[in-house]
Amino acid sequence: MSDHPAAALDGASPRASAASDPAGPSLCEGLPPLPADGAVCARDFPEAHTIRTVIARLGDKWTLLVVGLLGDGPARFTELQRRIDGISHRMLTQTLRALERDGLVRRTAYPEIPPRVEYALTPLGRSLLEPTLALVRWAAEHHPELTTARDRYDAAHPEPD
Amino acid sequence: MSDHPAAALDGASPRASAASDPAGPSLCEGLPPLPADGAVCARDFPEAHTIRTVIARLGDKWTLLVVGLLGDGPARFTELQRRIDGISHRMLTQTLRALERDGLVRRTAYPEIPPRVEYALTPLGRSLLEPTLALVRWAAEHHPELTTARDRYDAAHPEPD
DNA sequence: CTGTATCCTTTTGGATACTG
DNA sequence: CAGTATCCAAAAGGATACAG
Repeated sequence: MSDHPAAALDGASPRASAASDPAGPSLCEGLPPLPADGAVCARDFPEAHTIRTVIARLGDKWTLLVVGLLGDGPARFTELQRRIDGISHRMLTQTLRALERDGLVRRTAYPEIPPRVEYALTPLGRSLLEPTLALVRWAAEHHPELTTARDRYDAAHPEPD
Repeated sequence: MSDHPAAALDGASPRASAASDPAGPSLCEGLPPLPADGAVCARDFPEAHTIRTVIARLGDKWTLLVVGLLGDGPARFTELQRRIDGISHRMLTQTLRALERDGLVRRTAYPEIPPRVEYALTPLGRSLLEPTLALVRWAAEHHPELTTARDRYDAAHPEPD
């Protein structure tokens, strides 16, 4: 699991893309020149594995919600469970373990009875907060459009009974 | 599936949070005042459903890669399949359908023989590109740290044989 | 309170064959 | 070339019981 570190995506050496340039640098910037066969970018998509590793961590059902909540400050296990509607005991544990393993969350257990455990974002975890919140903001802003589009699509594509 | 539109997360009326304030506005900004029992924010996390809807779309195995590639310009089915290493025919179809349904991708079929179909991001899809790329950039930048943390954790927590 | 283990259901996704 | 349908294996995730 040792890809190239931070190759590409870093800025510098932009290349004209086939379409408009809406969000600044593309996914593929900084890659070696293309074989000039008209392909736009990223033949074999070297960052794909890196991206998928991260997305796999972030993209599960609960991770982003946990990170988002911890962004407001440290919290205990039960506190998190109470706030995240519908999460099961097992999934919260599992999510927190994975985040801890990846160095995004720090777990602090106080040797008391009954036990008390606090979870908090690490600096690395906090650095994730920014792109996460950007996505959350996008979600909040555009959710109505998604719903509308969905309804329209479903109306136009009735499933054959 | 009709939540409140863009409630919260919009800026204005910040509230002191229990910890530092790393990434600007928190997940919970703009919510009605808390019951003052020491809780930090977002009792029942009303955005949770909205967030999960979006995360569910973005968080699957291939969506972000497809969106990222389409960010470089329109592409045909086979082109996408060739570029995204490991994606199956079925999954690419399914991913594109879901994106089309949500209004993020526009599908254009040319009535030729053999058939030619082009996929392109809609304006809404392009608006997603920005937060997406932010996340991708984060992934590229911090992947090494994740790997390191992971190795360290695994070394410290040998699984019981 | 926090965490682990077990069981079982649902979902995801790959392989493949077939259609226009 | 693009798309659909079927079948099947693997993974995710919920419920529950139990332990420190």
